[in-house]
Amino acid sequence: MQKTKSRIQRKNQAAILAAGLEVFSQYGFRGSTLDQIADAAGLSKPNMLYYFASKDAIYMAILTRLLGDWMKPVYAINPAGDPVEEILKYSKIKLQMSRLYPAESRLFAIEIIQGAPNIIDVLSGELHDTMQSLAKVINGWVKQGRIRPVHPQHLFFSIWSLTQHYADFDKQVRAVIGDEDPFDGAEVHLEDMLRRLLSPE
Amino acid sequence: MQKTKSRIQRKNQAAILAAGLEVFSQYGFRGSTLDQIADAAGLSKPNMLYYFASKDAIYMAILTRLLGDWMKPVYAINPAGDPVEEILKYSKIKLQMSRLYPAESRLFAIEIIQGAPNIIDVLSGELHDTMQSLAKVINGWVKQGRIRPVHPQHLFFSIWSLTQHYADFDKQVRAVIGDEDPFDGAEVHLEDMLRRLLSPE
DNA sequence: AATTTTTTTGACCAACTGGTAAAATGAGGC
DNA sequence: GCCTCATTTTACCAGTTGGTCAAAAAAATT
Repeated sequence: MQKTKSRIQRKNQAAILAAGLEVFSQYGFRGSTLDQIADAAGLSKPNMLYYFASKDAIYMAILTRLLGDWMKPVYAINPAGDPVEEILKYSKIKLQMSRLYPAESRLFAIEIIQGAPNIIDVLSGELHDTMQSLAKVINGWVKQGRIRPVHPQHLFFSIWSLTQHYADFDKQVRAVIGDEDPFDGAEVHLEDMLRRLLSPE
Repeated sequence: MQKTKSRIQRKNQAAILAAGLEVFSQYGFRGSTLDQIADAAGLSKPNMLYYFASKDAIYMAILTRLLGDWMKPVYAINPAGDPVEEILKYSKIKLQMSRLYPAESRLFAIEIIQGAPNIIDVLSGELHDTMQSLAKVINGWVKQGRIRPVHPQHLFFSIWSLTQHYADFDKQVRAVIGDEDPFDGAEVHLEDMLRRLLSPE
């Protein structure tokens, strides 16, 4: 039971997690093989299994880190801030995450599409509760007349789905719009849509 | 080379396609096995391969049918109709498809997330062209002042992403909102959002 | 330099994978 | 009832899969 990891340990574990993210996000858990991940990590398969006990262990390590990153921006929403600007700030962070970390977004998507077998407790526990209290904040803003009446949860579904769409459906998005970078237009459209939806009068 | 399929053929092929849809939409192509599909179809594996030459053949048959169903509503948009109502009509059809055929939506999503290896030509061919001419229609409506200025492609990304979200991320959606049916709230929210986004003044 | 500990390798395995071949069974037309 | 053709089953196979084990090679410690 050592707590101080050696340089080699840190380097190899990081390589494995990065490789696993790439592979799992492309083929899902069952469609990915340890050989693929080991190759991508530049290690032999037994060597990789020296750092993680099993395929499951690699997957769960990646997924756990992912979930934390995904939840963090939600907590950064400030109930005391300006409603429209807070929601816009959050949305733009999400869009940036899609732009910078598309593999993370895709892995998350595949996990949920396939029934979220490994994270269903987090979803109906921590996420549910967090969204519950966030809904109260939103409803408070509505009552104060600071934003138009919206269903808080469905509002966030709009934000999540659209921002993640640019990462998850990247291939389709680029096929449809051609050469130009999707994210510039995406940000303009996202802001326009949310301002129209939320701004009072 | 027979063109008239027997009753048994029709029944078994339909069973295989239905079973394949369920399995592929849950595990993706590489994560699904012929045994799983055969089990779900109520056939033995060799028996199944008597109707479809290979795993690929089953997958492609399903995917092809899917693509057709997915594209059809786009063609039903009437350039001579009322702009907001036409777009709303289309959006509601898409939402209904998510509600009634979630497995189809999920399979489509997995295929694209994993790089759309089998349908990339359709996306950058037929879909691209269709969206190109649809964009002209939308831009025409904008110029006539019948809807607010919007980026046509990003408008449709919003519609696609949100409607499919309710099928693909069903587990997350239900975890967040609890017991109530998501689709009722979804339709209200979708209509509200699009009307705000599109309605002039 | 010797020793201990960590890291890496190569050889291996049982279970599962997509797919095949041939024989057995079934159904419909005569 | 017989024949033909469509359908189904049984037995099988070669390649891949997640994972193990003991030995070898590197590092770190003394």
